[in-house]
Amino acid sequence: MTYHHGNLREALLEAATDLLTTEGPQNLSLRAAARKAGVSQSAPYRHFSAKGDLLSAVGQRGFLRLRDHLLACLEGQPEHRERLYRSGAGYVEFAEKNPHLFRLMFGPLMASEDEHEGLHLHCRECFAVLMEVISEGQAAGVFKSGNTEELAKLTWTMVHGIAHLAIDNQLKSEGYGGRYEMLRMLGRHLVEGLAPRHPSAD
Amino acid sequence: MTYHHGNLREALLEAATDLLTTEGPQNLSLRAAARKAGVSQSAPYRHFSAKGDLLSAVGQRGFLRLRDHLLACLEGQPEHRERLYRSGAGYVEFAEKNPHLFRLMFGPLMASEDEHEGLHLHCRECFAVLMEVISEGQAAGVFKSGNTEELAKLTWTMVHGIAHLAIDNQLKSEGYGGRYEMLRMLGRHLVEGLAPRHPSAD
DNA sequence: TCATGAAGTTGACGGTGTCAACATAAATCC
DNA sequence: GGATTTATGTTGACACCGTCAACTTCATGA
Repeated sequence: MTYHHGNLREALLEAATDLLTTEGPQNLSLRAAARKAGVSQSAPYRHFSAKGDLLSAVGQRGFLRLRDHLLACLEGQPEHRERLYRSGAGYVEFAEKNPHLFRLMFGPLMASEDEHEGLHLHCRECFAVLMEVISEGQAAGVFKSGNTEELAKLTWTMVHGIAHLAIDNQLKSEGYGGRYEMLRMLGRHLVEGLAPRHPSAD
Repeated sequence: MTYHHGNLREALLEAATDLLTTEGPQNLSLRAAARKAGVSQSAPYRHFSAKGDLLSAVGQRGFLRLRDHLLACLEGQPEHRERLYRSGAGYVEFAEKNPHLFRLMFGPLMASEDEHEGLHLHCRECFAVLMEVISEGQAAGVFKSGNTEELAKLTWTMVHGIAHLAIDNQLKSEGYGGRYEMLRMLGRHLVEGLAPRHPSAD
């Protein structure tokens, strides 16, 4: 091996993401990531100013993946109500498949306002997907008109709540898949709420 | 000072809670809590089997406080829709006033199913408050009848989503207090959704 | 009175984030 | 092309952390 790794930043991000999903956040250490990348303990500092920087970068990658997943869920689906439902389901699905990553993305890093600004930016790119779904639905007259951002945020909070409670194992009710039952129910409520005043026959 | 502290468990819980709210979770260490309680580094192990145990206990206390806060918000308010709104607002308010604690309560500790079972129990006690608000409203005919638990969970996910996004600084929209505007909007949607089929004049 | 057990201490272990000092490779300039 | 500079790794150290084994103190009750 050469003295210089050549692509250490990427390798560290991958190692950290891997450690996060397999070992959990408790065992995700800078040193472990460095070991996994086959590099010394302080090499990461050439690419990240602190551990939080690495974590933030991992989170940003998470948002990219989330956005891609959402877009994939929408692909080939023209019906607006269905698009809204699918983006919500995709969101929850992502959280359930990557609970540690999801918690990192919306974790304490987010709270520190100015630091880790990149996280907020990438987060908004995911939000933008939802915004567009709703905006298109409004344009088509399927969703009621009005402040698109507000409607999108309303939807977001609901879906986000489901996702969060789902990964906290707080949603399994009587037995049959609580979260998706939940989602469908919420979908009904939401779509009713989003429908224009004189709803077309369903 | 006596050799025996006398009330160390409580002192540690208080110290840990204090450190959590003032210094954040990053700087909340077992040793720091022990120092703050004026006791040696390994004294905590006489009362908690591991750090996670302390954190879990702190979280459980958090749920107790949340429940008390919710009940206080409801006090003296007989109108059912208003009760629902207030419990939601109280929930968000609690999260905003204690963001670190809130994240701890619903954090990775929750994810580990069987361990920290106490957390889930105390969590359900908070949920029970919401359940009762809705159940009473149903009995009075203000909310539509049906599976109370499902309706309560629906409400919970919405409020939880708002709370979480609020402490992630993700909800401030155009300028005027995003989260409460949000809550009021959500309240409208929700109450509309919860109303019986033939709503009484408002 | 004195054994016993609960509660707290000391000292140690390996792990961690971070930094200063050093080493190496690659890129740039004469 | 050779010298210098700059980016990228390494080593060693520091203080802190969670945890444990071994020890000490003190209250209790037979």
